[in-house]
This record gives sequence, structure tokens and C-alpha cells, in this order.
Amino acid sequence: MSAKTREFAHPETAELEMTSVLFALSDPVRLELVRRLAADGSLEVAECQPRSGPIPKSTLSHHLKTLREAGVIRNVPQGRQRSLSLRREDLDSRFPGLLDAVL
Amino acid sequence: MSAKTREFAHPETAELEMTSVLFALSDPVRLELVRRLAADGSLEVAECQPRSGPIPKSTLSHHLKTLREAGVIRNVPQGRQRSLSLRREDLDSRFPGLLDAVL
DNA sequence: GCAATAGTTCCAAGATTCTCGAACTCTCAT
DNA sequence: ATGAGAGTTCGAGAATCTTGGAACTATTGC
Repeated sequence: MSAKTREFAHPETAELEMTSVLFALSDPVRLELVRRLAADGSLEVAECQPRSGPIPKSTLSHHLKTLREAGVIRNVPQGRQRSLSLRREDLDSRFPGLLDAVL
Repeated sequence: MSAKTREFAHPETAELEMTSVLFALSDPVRLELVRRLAADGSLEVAECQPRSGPIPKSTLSHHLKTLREAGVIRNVPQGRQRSLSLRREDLDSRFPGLLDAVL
């Protein structure tokens, strides 16, 4: 079935707000994750555990949601897992230089 | 008198933390203020009222504190008022490109 | 000295955010 | 189908932020 693939709503590039992006990046766990994504290209959720020590899945999921709703990352279903990636081009086009400065 | 001029403690450049800076900038009122400071050079507190409408002095003062403690602005006494300015060089040296991307 | 001005600090209430267990949804394998 | 694996969503309590009035401090002018 094509089906109700658990696709998430991601904000349009034009709708990204600077304050929301900055807020999403202002948390150590989230910032580390974004940097990891920038380096590794794409990750699945299980690989997103912070170095500082493992956190519960639900907590991690909450951080992913914050990043996704701010438009920082993309979260697409891939089989039974999910593929996370940085919305680098979108961010670069909307806020030139911001990502580079943060990474 | 040299005196107990109400000098504030400002964090050293080397101690600035990226997450704190991003958080400080993630509020609309504070971000607007930082942009104004970048354009105007320096302001006194009374001139920092947001365009959206005046806010109580205590609320404004709280935002100034957040920015100051994150190391984004400098707040020095100047007679009976205070002079606010952006710590542009400090920020540029610690987080190159960040300020430019945000302004 | 006294009053006025410029801001900060204090404190309490309200609003967000964070954290995490438990329940739930999908998808793949048997 | 049944079960297991990967993540999300729900709900509640803790922690943090935000707001704003009232009191306080410091400086200038009369």
C-alpha cells in the first residue's frame, strides 16, 4: 500500500523564522545533534544519542520535534526507521551564513 | 569619586557559550534590540523599547540582563543612565560569522 | 538636602519547556 | 497472524522563562 506513511509536516523554507531556529539550536543536546548531522549527512534516530550519555527515546523524540518544527532538520520514514537530515540548503538560502557560523 | 559605580559583571570573551548566545538571540524583543544596537552603535535603555509597543521597564531590564549575561551586550553606567552596546568584536572573535548571519 | 530621573532588583503569578514512563503506530520477519 | 523493533505521542510533574508591579539605588539639578 502506498498508505498513510507516517510523513511529517515540515515548514516551508519561506516560513522559517529566525527566532525559532535560534531557539532550536540553543540547547546543547540539539546543537550537538545538528553538528553530527552536518558531518555525517544523515542518521537514524537511534544514532542520535548524545555523547554525554543515553537519554530516553521519548526525550530524544521531543528534541527532534523541536528541530523539525523549527525547520532545522528533516525527518522522513525509511522502512521501519527514520532518516534524519539537516535542511542545509533551505537554511542557507533563508539565513545565509548562519549554519556555517554555528557548525 | 571613583566610587561604587554600578558596574556590571560581564563574562570574558573566552567564556562565552554558543548555546547561551543563541538562546539570548532567540527572543523577538531581544533580537530586535541587538539589531538596533548593531545599526545605531549604542543606546541608552529608554531607547530600547520595541517597535511593537512599549513594555514595562522591569521586563526590558530582564531582557537586557539575559543579553548581558550571555555576553551579547555590554551595559555600562554613564551618568544617571546606562550605555548599551553590542560586544561585536568579542562575538566575532569567539563565533566568527554568527553575528553577521543574524543581523 | 530634596525631588526627579534612569534603571535595577525583588517577588509572585502565569506560560513554556524539559524529562520520562507508558501506551500506541508502523513495518519487517517468521 | 504474531511478535519484535523503531519511533512517536500522551500525560504529568519538575524546572525554567517571562511579565510586571513595587520597592530600591544611584545620579543630576535646584
